[in-house]
Amino acid sequence: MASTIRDVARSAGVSIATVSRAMREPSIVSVETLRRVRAAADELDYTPSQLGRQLAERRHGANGIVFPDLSGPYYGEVVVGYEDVASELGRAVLILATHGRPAAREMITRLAGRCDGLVVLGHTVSDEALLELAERGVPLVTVARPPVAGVDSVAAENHRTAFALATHLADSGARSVVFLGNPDRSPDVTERRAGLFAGAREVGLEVSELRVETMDEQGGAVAAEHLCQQPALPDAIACANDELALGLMTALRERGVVVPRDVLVTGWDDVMAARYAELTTVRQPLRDLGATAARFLDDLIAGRRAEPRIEVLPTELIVRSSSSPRER
Amino acid sequence: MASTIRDVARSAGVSIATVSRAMREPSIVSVETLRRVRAAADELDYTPSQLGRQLAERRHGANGIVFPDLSGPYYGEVVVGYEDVASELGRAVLILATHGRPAAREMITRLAGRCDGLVVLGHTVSDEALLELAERGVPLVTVARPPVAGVDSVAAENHRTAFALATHLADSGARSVVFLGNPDRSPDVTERRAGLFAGAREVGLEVSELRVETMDEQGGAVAAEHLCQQPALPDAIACANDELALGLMTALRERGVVVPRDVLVTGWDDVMAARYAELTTVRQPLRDLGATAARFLDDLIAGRRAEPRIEVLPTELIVRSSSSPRER
DNA sequence: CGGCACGGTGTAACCGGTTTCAGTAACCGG
DNA sequence: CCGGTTACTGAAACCGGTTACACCGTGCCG
Repeated sequence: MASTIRDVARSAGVSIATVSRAMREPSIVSVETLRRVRAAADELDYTPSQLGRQLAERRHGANGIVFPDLSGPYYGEVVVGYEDVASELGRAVLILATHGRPAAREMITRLAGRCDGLVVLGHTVSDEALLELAERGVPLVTVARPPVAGVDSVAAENHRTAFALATHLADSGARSVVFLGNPDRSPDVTERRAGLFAGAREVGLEVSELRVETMDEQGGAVAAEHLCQQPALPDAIACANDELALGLMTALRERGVVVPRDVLVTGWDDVMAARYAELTTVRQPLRDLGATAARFLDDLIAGRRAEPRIEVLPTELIVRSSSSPRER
Repeated sequence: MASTIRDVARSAGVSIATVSRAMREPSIVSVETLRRVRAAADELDYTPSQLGRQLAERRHGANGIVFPDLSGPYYGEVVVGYEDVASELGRAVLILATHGRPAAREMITRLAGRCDGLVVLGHTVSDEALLELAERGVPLVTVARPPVAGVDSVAAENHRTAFALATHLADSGARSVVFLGNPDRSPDVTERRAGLFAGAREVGLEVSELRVETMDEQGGAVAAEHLCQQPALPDAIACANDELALGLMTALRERGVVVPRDVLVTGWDDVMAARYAELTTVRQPLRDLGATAARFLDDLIAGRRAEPRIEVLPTELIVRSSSSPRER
């Protein structure tokens, strides 16, 4: 059994208050007392119990972060950016992956009981659940989901870059484009879709939509099959994320469709595989998203902020050969 | 301010002991009392403080996991496999990324004070530090690092599959192979190297080694430059991980070297990009590593195990065109 | 020389739960 | 009608820290 503050106090011949003071603010005890307490603490190799401390201070010294998954390359980067800043600020980081489970709400509530505040990423839990937490006074920051009233939010730019993407496709010779994705799966997707549609309309690009069940490589393959059964392919396919685009391109190739000759393809996220597949895509400042969220949360916890903040970080169109200009 | 057990007790006209019992074991209080306590708890919307509970029960109900980073595709998967099982078991998960920081040791010690046990991945902290924790009675499981005396360990098979990889390369017509990696960076790499060397010797493959500073795409590019300056390329290059191999292949291509015609290349990990680059590699059961570690740790914490266990999960050679047989 | 400020310390009341132990009332069999 | 279970409940001790407050001695000032 580890030794407690009372053991140290007894052994040093002082009161527990003095031990506590010696541990947390050495300058306010006399040098002689400090020496004795230090010696006793070393002797018993005493480490203050985090639990005792947390209870007395009424704070956990920990932040939570909630995300749907960690499989893709996406959330891992955000989490690492977050962890980096949080641990810099001396706080522990609790994680929770919801995996689209319906029990997510209770899991998050439980998590909230273990930390001083939390960051919620993407498609994990309802706005309603977040509002309830906010109402209970839990400091909250959302990342990559549309702002919830009164809650701090950090996101990557979607609309404008999707708009630019439409322009780029038109410049590359496309006359028609299909947006591939599932807007129900994530609010980001909804924004990308809206941006693309707006841009397409602006430059006179014919635009339509194809919904997929899953936003992974499998979904891309299914879409490829569907598109190949149509009388004609569109000029371009703008996918809601890279995994879709990669699965789509692989399946198209197997059917003899050559990208970009027969159809232009774009993704979103700039995952590592996109470089190797020469996929045009959009890069997001993933670590920055996490880091910014961590700083926002810290401000909230410390009570340094009243007005809710909304931050949108810029994204960047990365043009590769999957969308290079078509010959007429 | 949230309400406490005493508020509920007062409002329900019972003692705090009864409230506690009603919350955790409803069957042992009378139906009438239960009803009153429930009503009061609802009314005040009372949630038992995790901190109070933890202090009284002398357990955190949380596990820690320590890893070097989360950037690559590697650790993210392990962490997610771990989180999945741990949260299934009703425990919270604390993460800590060391990023090769020298302060890692203190960070881990602090982390250990906030949880009931921890899992340590790969190249994060010295064996000595782990032994000290183990001695202090912290339940410990290591993943992907060589077993430390008395500590549970889970790892993926390296030696045998690396041996098989050497055989495969010889079968594909290679007469010489270079192992590319940095054995100091990770114990896994050391084992892969040893397995490859053993296999190469067995099948009469000439084998040598090229060390790189960093085990990422950049490192692969540097290696490509170095190799191209030699009088002749080896027949095959076995890289310690996929990122190295991918960087290497890209840089080789830029120099007009064609894979697999001019040289065979293999990686290790089977990251997503490896599929798109048609890279021969070795797949590891990443989620299983995490999940197994979580179960081991749970057994340790529950005191169900005395003898330290060492588990080695099988890996699988994935042959793609980057190592397909050369024509003579 | 009296009073005051101040550095240093101890006592005890918290923080919010769990759990032991003892006590009471209802119920049972003899 | 009595002794012994049985079912429930409450008082109080505990988990391991922090901190408000009181206290004491010393040095300084008027």
